[in-house]
Amino acid sequence: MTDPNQATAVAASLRVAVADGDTGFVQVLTKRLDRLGWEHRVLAGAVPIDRLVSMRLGAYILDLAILGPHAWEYLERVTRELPSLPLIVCTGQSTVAQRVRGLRIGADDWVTKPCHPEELIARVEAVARRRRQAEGVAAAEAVVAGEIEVRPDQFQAFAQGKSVDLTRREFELIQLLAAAGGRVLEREEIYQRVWGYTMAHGDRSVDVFVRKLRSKLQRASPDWNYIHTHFGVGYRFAAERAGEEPGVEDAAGAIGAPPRPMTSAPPQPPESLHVRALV
Amino acid sequence: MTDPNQATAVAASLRVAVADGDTGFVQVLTKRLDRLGWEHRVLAGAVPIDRLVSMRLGAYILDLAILGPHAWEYLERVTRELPSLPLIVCTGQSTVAQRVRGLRIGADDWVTKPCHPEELIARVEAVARRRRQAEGVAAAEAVVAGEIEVRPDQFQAFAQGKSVDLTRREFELIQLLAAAGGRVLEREEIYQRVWGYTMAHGDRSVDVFVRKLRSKLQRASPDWNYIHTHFGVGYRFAAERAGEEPGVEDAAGAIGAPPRPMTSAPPQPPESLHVRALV
DNA sequence: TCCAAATGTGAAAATCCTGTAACCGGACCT
DNA sequence: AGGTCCGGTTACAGGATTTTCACATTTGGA
Repeated sequence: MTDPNQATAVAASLRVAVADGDTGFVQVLTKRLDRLGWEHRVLAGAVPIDRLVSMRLGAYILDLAILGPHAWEYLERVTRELPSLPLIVCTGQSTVAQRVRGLRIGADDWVTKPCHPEELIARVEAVARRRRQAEGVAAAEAVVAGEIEVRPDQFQAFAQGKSVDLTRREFELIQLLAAAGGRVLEREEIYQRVWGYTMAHGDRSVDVFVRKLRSKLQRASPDWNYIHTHFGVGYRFAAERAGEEPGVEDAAGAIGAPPRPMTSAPPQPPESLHVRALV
Repeated sequence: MTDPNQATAVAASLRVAVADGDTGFVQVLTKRLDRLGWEHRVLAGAVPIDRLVSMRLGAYILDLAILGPHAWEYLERVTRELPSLPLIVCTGQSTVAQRVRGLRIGADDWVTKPCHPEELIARVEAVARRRRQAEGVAAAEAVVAGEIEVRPDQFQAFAQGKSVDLTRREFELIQLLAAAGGRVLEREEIYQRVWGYTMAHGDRSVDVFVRKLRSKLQRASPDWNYIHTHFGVGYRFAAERAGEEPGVEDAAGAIGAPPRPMTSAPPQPPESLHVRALV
């Protein structure tokens, strides 16, 4: 759940799943989670990936011990298919080699019990914070391109003040594309960032939603083209007047995110991030 | 199958700074970092934020102990001003309360010594992985040679701002060649890295694509030659004015090149290959 | 100089990719 | 129960791209 307003809130609410056999620990932990107001769910064992997907988790706390012999395999599957899901492994004794292996495979943290639940929670928060930063940084600012304005605070796009009536997925898609600052995004990446898990081979969802988006954008802003196909690659968002040549925007990318010295979030222009139309 | 991607996305090189008083530990650690090919820098104590910024770090490993009495304050300043900088705190003994405090303040991980350097590195990687996911793979850099600019973010090459209209394979090919910095690449290697699997005996694909590329480059930039045949070996990419003798140039080491303030297309030193930071 | 191997060239054939529309099932509301 | 909205799946057709192939041309060495 992406709540752009939570950016500064101390402990934004998270939906977590806990798969751990240590009932005592789980009990203490869930009590704390309740107090924090986090939704949580205790799982008995390895849960199929698609079940995880449907839970729309904000974090997954996993004890390898309850997974039986296929623990590593399962761990790998989860991190491969849901790379954006914050995953904290929580075990009893473990060796350095095991921890390194787990982290390399893709776990975000590895906590060894006995462990204070508060620390576990703090670690979950730390990981979730990073992920939120991923999705959120640019997410809070509106992006304007051509006649279209994408407003994350409304979960909606507007053309000259009028809503384009995008559904949730459609909005997430245009939001991702628009925030990419003119970069070409591959289908895989789009799928992963909008749908949250890895795209199955042959899945056409992205194409279909691009079509829906295009059709709505067309209706709302007829003389502009916004979503450009890059054959064999993916899509790129850029406002272009219909029937005009794509003149090369300054390579630096007139569009989109300002250069980032890779360190802190750059001071954002107060109001809206302005995307220059190619003219 | 669909994605003959670069199998090279292993452990991307990171630039890290270590601020730790335990010289023994630091020594072991830096040795490992060297072996991994990570740039690193050992700091004697608290470094001012702006110095940190200018280092363009990929991660910061920090021992609170060497910070003296203002450790927490410093930690807080760092996480507040550089929220996107992966920060791993690394201390001797510590209490749960301290760890929770550190993590809440914004540290990404907290490692207690004694600790195996490999685990520390794995944790750094884990955090960096999350951050990278955030920024997308946008780190890709453009390569400029002669009149041609190869832009990974667009999956396309440009000649004086105009797209050369390369297909995906063509782009991957020129991208590989251009990034090779003037080295001659054998067909086998080219095929392997672009197509993703081993070249069957007698396969002419590489030749055919080189031809397509040449033809498009010719059309886009008539007075330059870019792809040179090395009989019996393979191909080499280098911008040469038509009718001019080669002359050996330095092969612009791309990686880790210091940040280059970027404006628009810089006047290219002809003949040489140089890498430009993509904004 | 001549030959065999290596490379360039052009075009047909085979594949792959995308736009499009129709369909299905679940969630939600009336 | 019926209707609507939405997300997701599938099938198909046209077009773009990749692969293959036959033949021309060049190269390096005998």
